[in-house]
Amino acid sequence: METISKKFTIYWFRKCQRIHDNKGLLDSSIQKNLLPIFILDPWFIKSDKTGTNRIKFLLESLSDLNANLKTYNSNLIILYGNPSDIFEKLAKHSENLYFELDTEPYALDRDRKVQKICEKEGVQVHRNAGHTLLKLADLAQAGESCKNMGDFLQFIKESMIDKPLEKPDDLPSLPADYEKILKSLKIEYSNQVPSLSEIDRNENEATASLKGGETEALNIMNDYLKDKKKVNNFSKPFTSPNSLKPSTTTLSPYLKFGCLSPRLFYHNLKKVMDRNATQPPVSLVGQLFWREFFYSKSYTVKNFDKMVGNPICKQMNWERNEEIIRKWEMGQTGFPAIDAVMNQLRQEGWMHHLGRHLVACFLTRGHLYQHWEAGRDVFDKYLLDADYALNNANWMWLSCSSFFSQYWKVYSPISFFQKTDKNGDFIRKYVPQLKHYPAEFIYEPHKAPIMVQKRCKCIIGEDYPLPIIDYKKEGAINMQRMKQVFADSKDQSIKEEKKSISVTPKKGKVVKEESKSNTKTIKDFMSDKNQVKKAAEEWALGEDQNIQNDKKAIHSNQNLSSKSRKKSLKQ
DNA sequence: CTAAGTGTTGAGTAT
DNA sequence: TATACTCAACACTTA
Repeated sequence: METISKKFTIYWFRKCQRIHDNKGLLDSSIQKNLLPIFILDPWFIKSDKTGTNRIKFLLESLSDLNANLKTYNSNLIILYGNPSDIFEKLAKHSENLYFELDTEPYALDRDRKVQKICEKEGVQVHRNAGHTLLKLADLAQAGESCKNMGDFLQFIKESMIDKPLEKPDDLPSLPADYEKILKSLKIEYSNQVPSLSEIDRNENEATASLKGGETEALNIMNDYLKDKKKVNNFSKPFTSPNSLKPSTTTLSPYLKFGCLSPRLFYHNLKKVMDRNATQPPVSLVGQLFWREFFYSKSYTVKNFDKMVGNPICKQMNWERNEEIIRKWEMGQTGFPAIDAVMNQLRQEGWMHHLGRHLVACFLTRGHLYQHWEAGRDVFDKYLLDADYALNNANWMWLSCSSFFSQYWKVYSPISFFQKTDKNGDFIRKYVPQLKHYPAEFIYEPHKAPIMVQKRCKCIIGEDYPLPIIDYKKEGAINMQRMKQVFADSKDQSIKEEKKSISVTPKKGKVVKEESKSNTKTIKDFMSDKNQVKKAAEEWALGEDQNIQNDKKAIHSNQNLSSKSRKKSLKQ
């Protein structure tokens, strides 16, 4: 019987790298023998798909978490290995497992395996959702019923967004014999967060300025909220993509790792904003709603990260020219604005949203006509805030594959940045070879007379590349290609409609209605509550049963918790 | 049924 | 320096 009392309660940190608004941590804090862990999964840390800057951000975030846990006389334990392998060993010595749900396909699969292993050993698995504003059932319904942001804004209601939870008052200290047990199980562990070099990363590649961690996240947020005017007037399209100091909050990496709770940010924004504040989708709350909308789509759309087999993605004949893609990645296109943004990406792991637009449009439909998946992979490698839902959604948006279809609106690699940075200071910073160029030539340095190039100590074609394409020519060609793609897919959909009618000519009308009901609008959903329920059930049937059970459990779980919170508020 | 309006963030030119 | 118009014209909703 003595062994039973020694069993662990595990809180498994993954994306929810914070003390505040963390339901699982709060719940686990009343258990005995609490072991807070983070697993350094080779899938993430050893993958050449993950850049060093993001690893650096993660380690900083974990160090901050560890420091916070130490103020409770607890400690973060780092485990090394594949989560399934670890839980195969650890489950026998555990009583409870707490973690926050993650809707990414990799995570859903990983967690399903871990849960199976744990349940076999009689471990109680407690899952909570705190990575999005909405509860998972609402998120799923939004994903099913909302085609665009307009739909989503009608769908989301303030009452759906729970208030953030306080951090725990106390945490139990570590189980006395945890080291002995981990050793006997042959689980590689450390009670310190490793350095980059300890996990075989080159420290010289860690060049990003943003520092990970909950403390940093709260500081940045609180600083930003102090300027009420700035918060109230925030309008995304009018923020500058190429100011030397970021014109937006830079909170995205903190939301990605869960250093900051989106619900805390949301409710804090609400406190600061007044009646005259800008509104979604352009306001700061709007930015959280974009995140939410894309999460809802990524949760419900199959093959969201691919063109083929993705029902919302336009099928196009993209090219994959490795040489062109690598030049774009490494800032070697000969277009200073493009190269500056790509250099900023590799150096800082962060770019302004519109900088991302510029280079993504250029790579895909605008000029180079390369596959959006190739660009997505490059962003996924270098971005601190790389996020399955947002990255894929935005690449589909910019390439006119989904959500957006006005393909004739193309960003100019020359003039778009000139509007907000005539002198080219941003270029001078991120393409330093060009720093002596006069403003007149800085966006098109190959046009500078050779005398000017010599004087500026940067010969184009030697010290900085010539433009890899004639952008006006290629832009015109691509415009025609896009026109053709859209015309073809229009033909296709008309053909399909005719086909479906001709199969059942007498029931043409019925067929039409049926096809309409397949693409339910938000209004249909809102107008009839039973229909909402029915649709949710229909959706549930088509889903993997395991995931579905997750969602149901979470929904009822959260309902309960919000009720009990209200109760405790009354008392 | 048609026309007009809307969609987070276009460019180039004229006034 | 700011605003309006034109370019060429998708997908979808509303009047």
